[in-house]
Amino acid sequence: MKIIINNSSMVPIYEQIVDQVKALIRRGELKENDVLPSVRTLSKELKISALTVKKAYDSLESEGFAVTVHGKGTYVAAANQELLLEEQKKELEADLELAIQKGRRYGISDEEIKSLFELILEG
Amino acid sequence: MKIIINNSSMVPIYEQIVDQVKALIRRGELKENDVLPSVRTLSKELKISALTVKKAYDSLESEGFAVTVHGKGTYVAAANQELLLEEQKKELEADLELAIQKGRRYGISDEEIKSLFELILEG
Amino acid sequence: MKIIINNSSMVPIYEQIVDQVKALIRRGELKENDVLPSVRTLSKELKISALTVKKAYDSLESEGFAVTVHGKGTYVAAANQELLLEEQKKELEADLELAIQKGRRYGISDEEIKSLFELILEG
Amino acid sequence: MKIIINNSSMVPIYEQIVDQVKALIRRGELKENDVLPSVRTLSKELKISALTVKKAYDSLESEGFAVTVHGKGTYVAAANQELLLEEQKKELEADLELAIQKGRRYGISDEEIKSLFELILEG
DNA sequence: GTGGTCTAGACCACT
DNA sequence: GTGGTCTAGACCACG
Repeated sequence: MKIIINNSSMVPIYEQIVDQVKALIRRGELKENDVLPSVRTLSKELKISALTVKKAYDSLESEGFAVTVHGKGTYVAAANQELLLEEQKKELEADLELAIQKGRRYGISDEEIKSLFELILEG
Repeated sequence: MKIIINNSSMVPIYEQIVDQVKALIRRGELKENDVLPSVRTLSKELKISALTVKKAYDSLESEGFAVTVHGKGTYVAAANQELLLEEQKKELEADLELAIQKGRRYGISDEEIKSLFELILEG
Repeated sequence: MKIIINNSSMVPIYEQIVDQVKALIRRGELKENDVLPSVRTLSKELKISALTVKKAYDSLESEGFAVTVHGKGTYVAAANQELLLEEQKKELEADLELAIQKGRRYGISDEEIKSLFELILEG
Repeated sequence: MKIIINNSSMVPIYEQIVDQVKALIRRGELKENDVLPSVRTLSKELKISALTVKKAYDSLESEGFAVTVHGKGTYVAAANQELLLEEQKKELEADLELAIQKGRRYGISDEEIKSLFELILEG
């Protein structure tokens, strides 16, 4: 499983894992009942703490994207693509909202924020 | 001085103060040599700890936007407004770009991202 | 790590820590990527508040002598010896300037101050 | 009475007054039983708080260089001028020695320290 | 375990 | 009155 960790990123490691597993599921590279790498295997592969991988898997499970079976492993749950899409949209929404709030705190007008956004989107 | 604190935000209170003071300076509502509210006054006004306000003022001072005189108060320093605006825009730009990239990784179309953005901006 | 705190000194505790860590780095007793004691550990060792240690580490970080990684610890930054030397020269400069100003306030002539200085330097 | 206040100096204002009054006494510009300006007069002249002048006079009195008579004013006390000069020189000497020692601890050569000193003295 | 933020209040120095 | 420092402890996020 191709997971790339960016240690210098501001994004927490466990969140990077969660995001990328979700992306793999949504792109069909991980399907229902596929087995995720064991916590220990992935932690060694990524050279991070097993606790961090565990936290990522817990997060995936609590969101309904994975199911852990004691003594067996963690499996990809029934792919609810609609759920996943909604979840991803909400995430994007939150990011955009944070950015907009910051711009407003900086005293930048909504018009300026919008034109900046469009510039980036088109660029 | 109008400072609005959002306690449920993930952004630290002291950073919210820093951001908003910078915005006030940039918009010309705070000018060189103006006195900022005393640490105690602002802390009572915002119903937060004096130390939190102090931390914000320390940050402003270390970035060159304020000057503190012992026993007298904290004053707005001569500021390079253009530089300030550029820095803030770059920060906002980076945030927006990260959000857009995440949306695209999730397979959300640019049109959808844009309409989501506009919804938030107007809402 | 040998840090000695003088509680009766006029120099703030956090500044004493900053100064001594810088000295350790410059003397090579602390090298790049070395881990500084955790905030809690050092605070217990020195019998001071954790916040005071934190303030010292924040200061070191803002000056570029340390890098903090959330959940992991605080590390000695890439040894920028030039930066350190400059910083130390500025400190010395400030001390000398204060002494000269005091001499002048005392009505001692620049010539006398200079000869006094040379006497001490040679002695 | 010529007193010059440097607001941007790190030295407290009351200490600047104390130092300069001592210098005036030592140079004979202020003699035994001369009257010092009233607290209110000097505070207006220097555009500082009367409390600050009061603190300076209190300090001079506690060191034996002035005597305050209720309802009359503050007078210059009988002073041992030679002793005063010696004390002041020793104080300056101690400050210079501390600065030099710090420079040497930092590995700065005596030549560099000396040229730094002369630069400040001339500047 | 680590650091990050915040509180409520204390004491001190300077004006 | 002002800022400067420090405490003892809380709660959270990250590994």
